[in-house]
Amino acid sequence: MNKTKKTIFESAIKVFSTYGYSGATMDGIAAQAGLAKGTLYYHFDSKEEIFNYIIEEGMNLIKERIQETVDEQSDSLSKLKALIKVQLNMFYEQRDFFKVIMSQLWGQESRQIELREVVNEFIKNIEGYLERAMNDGFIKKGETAFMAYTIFGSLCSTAIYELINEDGININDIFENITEYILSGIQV
Amino acid sequence: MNKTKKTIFESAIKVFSTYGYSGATMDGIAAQAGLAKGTLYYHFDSKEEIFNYIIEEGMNLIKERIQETVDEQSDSLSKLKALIKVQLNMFYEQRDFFKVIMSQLWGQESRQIELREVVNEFIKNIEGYLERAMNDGFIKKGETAFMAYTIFGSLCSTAIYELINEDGININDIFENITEYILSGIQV
Amino acid sequence: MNKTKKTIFESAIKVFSTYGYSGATMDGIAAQAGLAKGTLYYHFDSKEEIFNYIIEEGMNLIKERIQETVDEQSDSLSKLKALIKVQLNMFYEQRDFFKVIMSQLWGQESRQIELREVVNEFIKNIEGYLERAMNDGFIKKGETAFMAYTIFGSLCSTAIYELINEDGININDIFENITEYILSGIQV
Amino acid sequence: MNKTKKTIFESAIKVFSTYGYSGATMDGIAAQAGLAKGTLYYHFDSKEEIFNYIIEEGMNLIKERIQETVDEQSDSLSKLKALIKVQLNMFYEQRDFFKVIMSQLWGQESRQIELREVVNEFIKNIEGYLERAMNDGFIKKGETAFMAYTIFGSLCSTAIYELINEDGININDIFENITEYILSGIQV
DNA sequence: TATGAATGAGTATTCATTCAT
DNA sequence: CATGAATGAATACTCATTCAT
Repeated sequence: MNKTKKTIFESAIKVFSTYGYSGATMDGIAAQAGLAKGTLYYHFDSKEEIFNYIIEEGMNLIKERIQETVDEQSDSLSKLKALIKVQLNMFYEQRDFFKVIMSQLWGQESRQIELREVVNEFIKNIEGYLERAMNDGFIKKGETAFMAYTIFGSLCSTAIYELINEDGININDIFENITEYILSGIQV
Repeated sequence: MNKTKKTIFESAIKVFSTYGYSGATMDGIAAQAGLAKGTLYYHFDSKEEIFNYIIEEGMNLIKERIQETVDEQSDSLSKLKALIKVQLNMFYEQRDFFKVIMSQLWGQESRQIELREVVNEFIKNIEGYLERAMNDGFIKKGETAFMAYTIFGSLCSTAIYELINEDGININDIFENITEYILSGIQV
Repeated sequence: MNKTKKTIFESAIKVFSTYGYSGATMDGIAAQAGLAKGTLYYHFDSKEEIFNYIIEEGMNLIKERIQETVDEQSDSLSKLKALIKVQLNMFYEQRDFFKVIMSQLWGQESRQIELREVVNEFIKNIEGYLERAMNDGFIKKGETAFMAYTIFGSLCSTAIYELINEDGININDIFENITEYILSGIQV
Repeated sequence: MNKTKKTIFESAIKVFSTYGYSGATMDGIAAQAGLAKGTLYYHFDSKEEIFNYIIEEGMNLIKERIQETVDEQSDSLSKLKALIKVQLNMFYEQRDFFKVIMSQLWGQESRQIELREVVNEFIKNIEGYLERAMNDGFIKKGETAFMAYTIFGSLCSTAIYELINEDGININDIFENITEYILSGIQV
């Protein structure tokens, strides 16, 4: 990813996260990047291609970092806990990127259907760790799929919490609590 | 809400949920409603006003139904369980409406900032039930705000699960599992 | 002219004078008249027909009043002076009507070309009085047509003066001066 | 003013003078200019901005030319006569521009109120020359404001004369007569 | 006579995309 | 590599007109 392309990558995330895909304009992305509109088209064929590039590169960055962190752990429960934590961390660091994903997850346009497939694979990866932890007896027998979605859902709740309570939040506090609720629930 | 306005209400939810706010067109909403475009503007001043109307009316319908169901329960834990269940039910029934909310929750446009305020109030209501259950010793001492967001996050995970695995899902199964994970967590 | 039609007549003058012909809306005229839009179409076939009705009726009212006043005078110079004065008076009283005429005098649409014909006839009438005064030796030999337009031009200058200096004008003062300048010029 | 902007300037004057401000369409202006509609919006933010640009630039062109000509004269009466003449000439040359002004002078929309301010300043400039000529004893003692409006009114009468009698007019003839009537009146 | 909901052609404006430089 | 002027299809919105009541 060369310098200009990286500038576009970051600017596009900013603009897509602020206005959504349809609400974002090539003019807006160019302005945010401090580039002429024509330059966007020198590096990308279309708005859709910029979007796809963002999703692909953004997910790769996050997946790599998650993988690295999880690999540092040895047993399957530690891996799972590390996964939950680093995932929350990554998406918090890449808040704008996560907002792009969340806003584009819901429609029926091809871009959105493809995005859901990407997210599905991401969740399937979580599920893998859950299965190993289940086999090792660390977590309850049950539908790992639901559990995986619960973990992914915790990303959503964290993101929405952060979005609504923009000021004065302690992100580590949130991480601790969310992890606790996922693992042990809220009931006494 | 008169007949025509109701038709527009329902059609707009359908179209907004399929294309998002910016991606939705007044032509599209009119076609879905089987009305002329001018008729939309006879009943609403703008696209934005249709959106606001949908959010307000849609949330009211859901809040009323949740209230009724919760009121049928006597103790605070039962109320909380009923809340989680009916909430999942309502948003599942009103899937398209929920998609509109979820897709519009993330940006910085005034419409979206206002929507977050609406959602915030909705979550504050959940928090109220959690506080009573906590005082009655049914749930762990802790930050009720985080718990409330966790419960709201379960709506997201359910919705995403349903969206990605469109075919062959058993919604009651999901409800049972999600409720269980919220209350008791996934760990043994 | 029955009551409703008169209400529409007056409201339309008000609205046309404020927004011009194209800028005026049937909604606006109806609102000004305190009537439903459909009622306008009960009395008139179209917006254009309202406009034509206004011009015709409005000009007739003014022409009648001018005629009456001029007829009271005996010699041709007195008639001419009376004409100038009553004309200024009438158009001042019917300011909004005059604004409609002035704003619609300039384009190439059929409505405007027809309006110019109406104004032309009005000016031709002035010219008639000028010719008689010229034959009686009261005014200079020369092109009565130009003189007639000069007199009509004084209506414009008065109207523009009144429009720009809305507050604190003494209309009789203006009348005296304008009449003097038409007859004797500004030079010593 | 670059080439494209000048093309738009001239085309817009043509179209506004033919249909008025509200009656003019961006499509029409674009067609007249031989440009795509988008090009208009590349150079101007809105129809209103094109209008404002026309008024400002058009008045500047005319004011400059008037100034140059008046400056060539030495005494205040010659300056006044030159003013009347060059003014008639300029507005005759820029007939379409003058029609735009005249048609937009009458309403209560902000564009029109601002236009009246522009015209007011133009007339104030005429008044300045009248005051000097009055102080030098060339013209009657009296309200220079009324006189200035009378001179401006002569532009209107000339324009209307030219508009109604489109064929076979001798513009120099008109100029001579109008100037004579302004200075010496029509009376013997 | 009067109404006002419904219509759809028309209009201002937007914006992804192209292309000559 | 980068630009920005130009494009035109698409879109939000307007408004004269119709019509059932």
